[in-house]
Amino acid sequence: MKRLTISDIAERAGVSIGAVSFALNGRPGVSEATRQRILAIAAEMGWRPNAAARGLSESRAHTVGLVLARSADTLGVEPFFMKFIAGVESELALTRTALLLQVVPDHARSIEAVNDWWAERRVDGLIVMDLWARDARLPVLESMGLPAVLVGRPRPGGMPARWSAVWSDDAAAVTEAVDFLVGLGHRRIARVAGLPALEHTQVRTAAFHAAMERHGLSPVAVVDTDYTWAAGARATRELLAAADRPTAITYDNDVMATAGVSVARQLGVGVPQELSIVAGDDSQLCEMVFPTLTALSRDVQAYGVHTARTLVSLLDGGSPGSFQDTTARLVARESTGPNLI
Amino acid sequence: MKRLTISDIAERAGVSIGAVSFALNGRPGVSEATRQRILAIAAEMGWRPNAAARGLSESRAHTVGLVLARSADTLGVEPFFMKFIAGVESELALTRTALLLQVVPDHARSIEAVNDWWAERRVDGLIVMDLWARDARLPVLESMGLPAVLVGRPRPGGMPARWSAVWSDDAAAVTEAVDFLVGLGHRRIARVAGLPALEHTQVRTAAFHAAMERHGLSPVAVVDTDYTWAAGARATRELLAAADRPTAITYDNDVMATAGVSVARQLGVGVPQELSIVAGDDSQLCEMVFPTLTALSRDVQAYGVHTARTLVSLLDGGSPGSFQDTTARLVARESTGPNLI
DNA sequence: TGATCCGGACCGCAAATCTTA
DNA sequence: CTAAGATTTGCGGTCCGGATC
Repeated sequence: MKRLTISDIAERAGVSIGAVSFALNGRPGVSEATRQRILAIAAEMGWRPNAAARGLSESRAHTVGLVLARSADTLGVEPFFMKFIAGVESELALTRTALLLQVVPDHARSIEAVNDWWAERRVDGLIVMDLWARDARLPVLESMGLPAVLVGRPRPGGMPARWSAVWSDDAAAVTEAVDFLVGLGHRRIARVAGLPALEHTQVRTAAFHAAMERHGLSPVAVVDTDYTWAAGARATRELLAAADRPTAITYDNDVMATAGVSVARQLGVGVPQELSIVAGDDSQLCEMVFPTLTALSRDVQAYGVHTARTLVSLLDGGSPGSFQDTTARLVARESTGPNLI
Repeated sequence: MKRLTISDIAERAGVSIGAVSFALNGRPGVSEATRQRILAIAAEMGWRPNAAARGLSESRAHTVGLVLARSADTLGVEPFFMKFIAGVESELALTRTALLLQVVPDHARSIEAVNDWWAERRVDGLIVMDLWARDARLPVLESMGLPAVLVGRPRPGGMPARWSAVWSDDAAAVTEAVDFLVGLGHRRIARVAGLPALEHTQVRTAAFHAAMERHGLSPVAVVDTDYTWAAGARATRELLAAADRPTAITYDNDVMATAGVSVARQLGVGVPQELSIVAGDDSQLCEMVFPTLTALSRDVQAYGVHTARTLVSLLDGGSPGSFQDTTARLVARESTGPNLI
C-alpha cells in the first residue's frame, strides 16, 4: 500500500511541494486560488501530514504526556482521573495534539517514563498530577527543561520559566464544608484525610484547622490515610470507638466516605441521625450508596479542559502563569443532618 | 539547550554516524570493541534516539492507540478500564512502545480519531475494545488496513490479515454463575444485561438461556440496560414488583449490582435472605457495599498485558491469531445464599 | 517591484553502498 | 576476499533564498 505524501498532492496540483506546504499551513506565498485548489485536492485524496516528518522538521511532536503515578487499583476506583483525562482529550483534539499516557506505581518510575519521553522528543510538554508537598519529580523535571502544567498549587518559591499551574481553591471548599456542619449544630468534627504527602491534603488539613478555630472549636481528630476503602473504614472505626466520638466526619474522597457509612451501619450508628458524613469528591458513587452522600462537587472534566488549554497555550509561546479553576461547592444530600446529640 | 544527536556521539567516539547507528541497533558492521565504546559513550551522555527521526526512517511510530468510545461518566465508574490500561502500559513499556489514548463519546468520533492517527502515521496498531455485535468501526478499520487487536471474540466470518483477538470465555463464566445459583436452590433467576449492542452482552445472554434450559428452567426475565446505576435500579424495581418475582438476579457489572442491593433494601427485600445477587464484574466496589457482592472475578490487568503483548507481536511480524484469556471465576461473598422461598 | 512559485537545504536517524586495509 | 568503518541516500515534511512573470 503506497503511502500518500505531500509530493503526490503537489504532482496532482501541478505545483511544487513547497507550495503545498505553504497552502496547507495557511502562510503567504501562494495565491488564494492555488491555495483552494491544493486544499481541495488534499481533502479529496484524504492526505494528512506524516507526524514523524513534521515533528522532525518542526522539532515539535504535537503530543503531550500525562503520567499517573498510582497503583491501578486506586486509579480504577476513583472516577476523578477518567473524567479529567476525558476533559484533557477533548481540548487537545481541537489543536490536533495527541495524548501519551503512562500508568506507573511510583514517582521513581514516573521520572523514568518522562525522561524517556523527553529524551526521545516524543512529547512537547507534560501534565503533572497528584503533586506532593515535597515532590521529587519537580526538581528533576525542571532540570530537564521540559514545559509543564502542574495540576495544583504552584510552588511558593517561584516556578520555572516554562511551567504553568492550574489549581482549585481546596481551602475554600473545606471551609465551606466545616461552615455547613457547624451551621447544622455540629461541634465535634473529625477529618479523614488523604495521602499526607500530597500537597492538597496538607492544604485541606490546614484549612480544616483554621476553619474550626474560627468557630472556636478544636478538631476531634485528623487521620491520614491512603485513600482506600480499607483505610477509610479503619479510621472511622477508631473515631467512633473513642469516648468523645465525633458527630460529623469529612472524608477526602468518596470511596472512604462510603466506607464510613458502611462502618457506621455495622456499629449501629445512624447516618445522619447520630453521624453526619461529607465526601470530599463527588461522583456517581455518592448517589449509589444509602444514604446518598453530601459531597464537595466540581466539574472535573472542565478542570481537565482548562489544564490542557493552559499547556497548549504555553507550548504555543503563551506566557506561563497560575490559573485558578472553579472552587468545589457543597452538594447537600442525605448523609448530613442537624446535630441531635 | 542544544539537543544531543547521533552525530555528537559519533564525534565523541571518533567514528561515523553510521557506525553509531549500527552499534546501537546491534547489527554487524562494527567491531565488538568499538560497539562497546560507542554504547558506553551514548549511555554516559544520556543519548536516546529522536522518535520522530527514527519513526520517519523506519516508517514505524513505535506507538499504539487505544480509543475508548464511551461517555466519561460511564468510564469513570467502571474500574475495568483503568486496570486494563495499566496492564497494557506495563507490557508496552518493555518494548519501548508508547500508548496514545482517546476518550470519545461514540463510534463515529472513534473512527475519526483512528483515521487521523493512521493517516498521520502516529500509530502502528490499535487496540479495539467494547466490540459491538455489528460494529461499524470494524469494516472501516479493515479498509484502512491498520493492524489491530480486538478485545473480544473474533468475528465468525474470518479476520483481516493483520488482526488478532484476545478474548475470555464469557459464556463459561455466566454458566458458572447460573450453576452456582441453581445449586443454592434458586429456580426463578433473572438477568440484568449490559448494552444489548455489545458482542459479549449477546454471548452472555445466550449462555444464560442455555444454562437455564440445561437445568430445565426458564429465565424470569432478561433486561437490557446501559450499564448505569440508574438503569440497574430501574430494572431491579421492575423485576421485584412482578407477581412472580425472582429469587436471584445476575447483573452484567458491579455498578448495577450495587443498584440492585440498594433497591432491594428500599423495598424491604432481604439480601441474601429473599434475593441473591451476583455481579458480573469484580472490583473494590463489590467489597464496599453491604452485603458484599458475590461476583465473577478475573485479573483484568493481566488481560491488558496479554492484549498488548498480542499487538506487539503482531507488529513485529508475528502471526495473527485468536488467543483465549483466563475465564472469570465466581467469588462467593455475602450477597448470595440458599433459596429459602 | 512585488506577488507567486520553484528548488533545495535542512531535521536526525536507519540502512544500503562504497572505501580502505 | 573480508571485516571495519565512512559515505550517501531516503524517510516526508518545513521553510528559506531565489527566480519568474
